Amino acid sequence: MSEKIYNIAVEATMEVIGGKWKPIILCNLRHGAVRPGELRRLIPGISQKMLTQQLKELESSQIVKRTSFNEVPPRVEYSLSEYGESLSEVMDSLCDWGKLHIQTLKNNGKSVCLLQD
Amino acid sequence: MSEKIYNIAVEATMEVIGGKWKPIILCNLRHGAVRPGELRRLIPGISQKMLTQQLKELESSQIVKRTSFNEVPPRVEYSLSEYGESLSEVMDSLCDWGKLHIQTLKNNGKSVCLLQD
DNA sequence: CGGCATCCCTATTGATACTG
DNA sequence: CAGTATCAATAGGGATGCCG
Repeated sequence: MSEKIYNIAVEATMEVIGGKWKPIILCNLRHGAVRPGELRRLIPGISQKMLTQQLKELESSQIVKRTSFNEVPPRVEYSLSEYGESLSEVMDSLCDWGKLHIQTLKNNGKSVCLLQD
Repeated sequence: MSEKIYNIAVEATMEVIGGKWKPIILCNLRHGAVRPGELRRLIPGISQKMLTQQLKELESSQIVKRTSFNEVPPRVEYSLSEYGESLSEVMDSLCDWGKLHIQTLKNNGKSVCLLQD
């Protein structure tokens, strides 16, 4: 089997949390387990397909944990794994800088708006 | 003109530093100004077009500064702007977690290799 | 409700060749 | 050396319908 080669460490990070939806999903899981339906409401614009797909990828990276309850109607919850918790500093800094950046844009007269947080 | 709406702060961050190449470029600019040719050597796999394009986007986000010297042959340097320096904690945490992740993969018997750092 | 499969489209990317 | 233009290939993503 061929060896996976990273030229620089940040590549490995982006491979796991990169992409359009993963950082947003991870932010929304930081305060506890959430059901898929709830995630769809929390993340305007995401489709069923993308949500499921991205969650599966995060699950296979061991970042996210899927819990299925045998109930009717079926219930599923997603939450950060213990390993996923190791990303909290990363997510914090990403969120913090985002807030700084939005403020900077406003100070420069840009018309910007932040709904959550 | 329409207002830009972010649902969550991390979206604003990813809009600026997201994508396949931007985090790698920014990492390589953290220790001072670098010429485009040097960047191409530091970033295996990137094309001329992608490098120029991503640098222009980072420049228009005020993250990166372009300096042109009137010499023959022409010389250009890219470096982090003062505003770009505000990303250093973000980049640090991204790099640090990448190293942790690569080590974790190794500990799990995966065949992984990190060239730089 | 949560997940999967299919079709389809467009935005991103890469290869190549060319200009100042 | 730095940057541009063009075209072709691809991956990412949306809409829909079906299944447990």
